[in-house]
Amino acid sequence: MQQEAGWSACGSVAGQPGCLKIQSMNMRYDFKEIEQKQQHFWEKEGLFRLDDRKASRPYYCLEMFPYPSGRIHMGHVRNYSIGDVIARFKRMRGFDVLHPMGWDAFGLPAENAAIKHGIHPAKWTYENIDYMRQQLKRMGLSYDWSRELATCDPDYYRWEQLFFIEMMEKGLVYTKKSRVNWCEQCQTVLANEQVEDGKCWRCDTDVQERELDGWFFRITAYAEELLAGCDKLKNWPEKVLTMQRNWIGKSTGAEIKFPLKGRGEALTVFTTRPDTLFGVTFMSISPEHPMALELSRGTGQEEAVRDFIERWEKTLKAERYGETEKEGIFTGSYVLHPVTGDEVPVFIANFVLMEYGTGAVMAVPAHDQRDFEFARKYGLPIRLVIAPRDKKIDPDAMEEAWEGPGILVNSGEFNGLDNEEAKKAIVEFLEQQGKGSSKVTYRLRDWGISRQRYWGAPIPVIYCPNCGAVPVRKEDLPVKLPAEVEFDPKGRSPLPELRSFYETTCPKCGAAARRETDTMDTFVESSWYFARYICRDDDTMPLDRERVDRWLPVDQYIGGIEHAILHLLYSRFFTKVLRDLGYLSADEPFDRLLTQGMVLKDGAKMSKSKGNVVDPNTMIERYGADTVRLFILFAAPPERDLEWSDRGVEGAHRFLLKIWRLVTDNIEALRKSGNASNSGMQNAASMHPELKRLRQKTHQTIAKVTRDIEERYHFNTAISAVMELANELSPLLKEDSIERLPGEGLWPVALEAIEAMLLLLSPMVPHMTAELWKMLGHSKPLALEPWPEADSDAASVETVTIVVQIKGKVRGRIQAPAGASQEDVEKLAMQEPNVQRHLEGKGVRKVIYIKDKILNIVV
RNA sequence: GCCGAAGUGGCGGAAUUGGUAGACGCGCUAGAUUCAGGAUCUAGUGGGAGCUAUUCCCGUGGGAGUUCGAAUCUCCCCUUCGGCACCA
Repeated sequence: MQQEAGWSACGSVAGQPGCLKIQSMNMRYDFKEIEQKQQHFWEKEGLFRLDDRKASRPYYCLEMFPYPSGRIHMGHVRNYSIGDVIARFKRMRGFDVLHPMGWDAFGLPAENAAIKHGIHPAKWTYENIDYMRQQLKRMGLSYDWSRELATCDPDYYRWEQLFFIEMMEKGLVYTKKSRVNWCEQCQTVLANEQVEDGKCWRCDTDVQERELDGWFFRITAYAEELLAGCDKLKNWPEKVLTMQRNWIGKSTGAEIKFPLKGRGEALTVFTTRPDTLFGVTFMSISPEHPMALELSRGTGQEEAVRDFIERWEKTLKAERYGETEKEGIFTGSYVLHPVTGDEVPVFIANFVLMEYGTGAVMAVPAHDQRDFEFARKYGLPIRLVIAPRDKKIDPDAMEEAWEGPGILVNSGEFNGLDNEEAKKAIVEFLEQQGKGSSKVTYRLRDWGISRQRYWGAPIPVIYCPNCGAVPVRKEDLPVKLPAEVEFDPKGRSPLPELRSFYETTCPKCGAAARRETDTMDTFVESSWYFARYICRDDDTMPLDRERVDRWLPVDQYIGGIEHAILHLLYSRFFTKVLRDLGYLSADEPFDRLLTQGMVLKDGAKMSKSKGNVVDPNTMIERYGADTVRLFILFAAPPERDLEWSDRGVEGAHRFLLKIWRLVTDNIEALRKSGNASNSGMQNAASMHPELKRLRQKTHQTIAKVTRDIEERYHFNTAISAVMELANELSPLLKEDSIERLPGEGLWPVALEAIEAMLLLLSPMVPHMTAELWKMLGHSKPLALEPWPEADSDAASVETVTIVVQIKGKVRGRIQAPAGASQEDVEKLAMQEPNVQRHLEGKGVRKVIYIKDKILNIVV
């Protein structure tokens, strides 16, 4: 299918940068052959297949599964390279690693492709999957492919439909008519989380509002738990947690009732500042407030209010909020202040949101900047009730609201209270009077999951004229998405026109009924796939609790920051729902989260429109998967953005060539030494100092790489440590060194260094290291070898360099035996001419000695 | 406006607990090899000064401070990126 052309580029174009396949004396580094051979071997042996039931040390390593858009991009390469290092490393550390891969296969692009090119979404999707699977395999990723899943498979979404029905039974799903975000381009509803700056997250179209019936997941029922859970996610980036906390947006305050003058009803407001109750001089309600128009009836303001609301409704959502000027109109009605009984005019104001709180706000212009601006514009009174402690405010001369703390004034019996205490006191007072109560509000809205599109999981509901919305019977699941459909060029879903699909009978009463033709938001599928991998082979139930509990939460989850809210919040919610439905025990889906940075080119995110896309295929073809993996891991630590550099890739390739030659050029001697086993290693005392130094470096490197991978995921420094070891080793294997150093002493030490390098690099550069490992005579595959242990004796040094400072400035370096006493070091330091010079004629006031590191003399 | 992350050579980045700033790589310079280019190997590579020495000064966005010692800690400021944002 796609992109076959241009695949056989390397080798043919002489002088092209990157054609670095250099003939070494003995063996060429033919990465293509090596990589294919190793991949074939891994697959044949089932090296990465996991029997989850037999695992004694479970470790679940997971990367966010891709949308099968057609081909992988560098972001995928980075994501999966990082994940693969962790998976391979943990495997070598003795863990039973679950490392699956699958496809987030429902979604709009498939449907749009169908409309544009006349290919069925299913065909388009599965062909893309086939191609991308082959691309991932070409990268040498250690997945257990037997667990592969695609969310558009009825065997997957049938379970989701089951969850939906069970959530309905629990009251966690409901339907309502509501004002929703509508994208005309995508012809569908968007969740709040999918609207960015009033625009569609996918296509950037201005979002409109529509009144529509839709299904909602009651995520707000878990708002408090989702928020509290953030504090327990110790291994998540602070950034992601902050974003989630902001999104949930908890605020604590009070609801207060203001009786409407001349009516029985009251207007209820939500406020976080009940302490400013006596400063209320007017009320502001949203233009969407159900009483907005009603309040103006018979007041003479009715027409003006109607005009205002109509004008407001025509404004696009994107333009409505932000830095627009505050505007409003008097409704003609008044409420009565719950304590003073004063008459307070009610205004409609363009900045009051219906979705938040009660859609009505008590306005305190002295202590809220928005109310202040509004009051100034419409000449409304400003009443100061919080007096700051350290300055005097003249209410008539105020230029902005005072939003800080202070002492209550003009507040009747509450005068003199600290404003924080007053919050409690006033709420208590209102509660006693039945005029208000404390209240917690969240910004989080329920998750609208209905989508008016075809390529998604059908919502398992039937509308009966007698019984209303009735869930499909569980034994009738799955509700399969029909394959034979005609696509509308504008993108409207074909399902509402497809009689064979929507015509059905009521599961309750048997009457003729209509099936729901909306499909579920694709984020529903990605909210639980990580659990399904665990029992992918079980077609009798969605989740086998015993198996799932063994593996969840995922030990390490890796993906892009762009999912900080959407996918990660939904998955957390779904995990809690599945727990409450009895499917699993975990409270949270992901224990550790690593959010990798973007891959940039020329300082910008790669995109077709900018023309700065680097295609993974081209790179893998030219340099090999090992090189591409190595570069992408070496160029930056994982959480940071990474600047793609063709030169850098060549550097990575050169390093691999160097390792290749280090082994193949000396293969005879190394093999011989390997056969002789450890007996060849001389004891430390008699070892040549250069060899002793190499051994030290080898073991120091093992320790450093282990720390860098295990504790910090800083693969860049891990790789540079191995490079240092290679730099130390390679001069010793030059002809003159080999002659100079005693051969029977050299080779065992060199072999030890080389084997350490291969083991340490193997999670990052799995193919070449495995090939060389075999070449050295090992019969066990490298991927199954245990991770090396650093020998701390071998790594320790006998002499150390101690920096001598005078008043904090470096004035000399001395060699001293490790662990030397301060006295001895001082004596040595005093012999240094440069140190003597700087001490001349000055009295020593103080000496600070940090063992084996620094001697600082203060004069 | 609020919240978060970051700012280190020509570039990507390192410095793990306050202890030699610039590891490693890229690039660059010189030399070796080569018909040449490429590749490879060797040496050098923060800036400046200089009695050329195991030398001195400056240097981690800017300014102050704590400390024997600060890229690292504290305060103020600047810049960049990301998120939220008329949330009452």
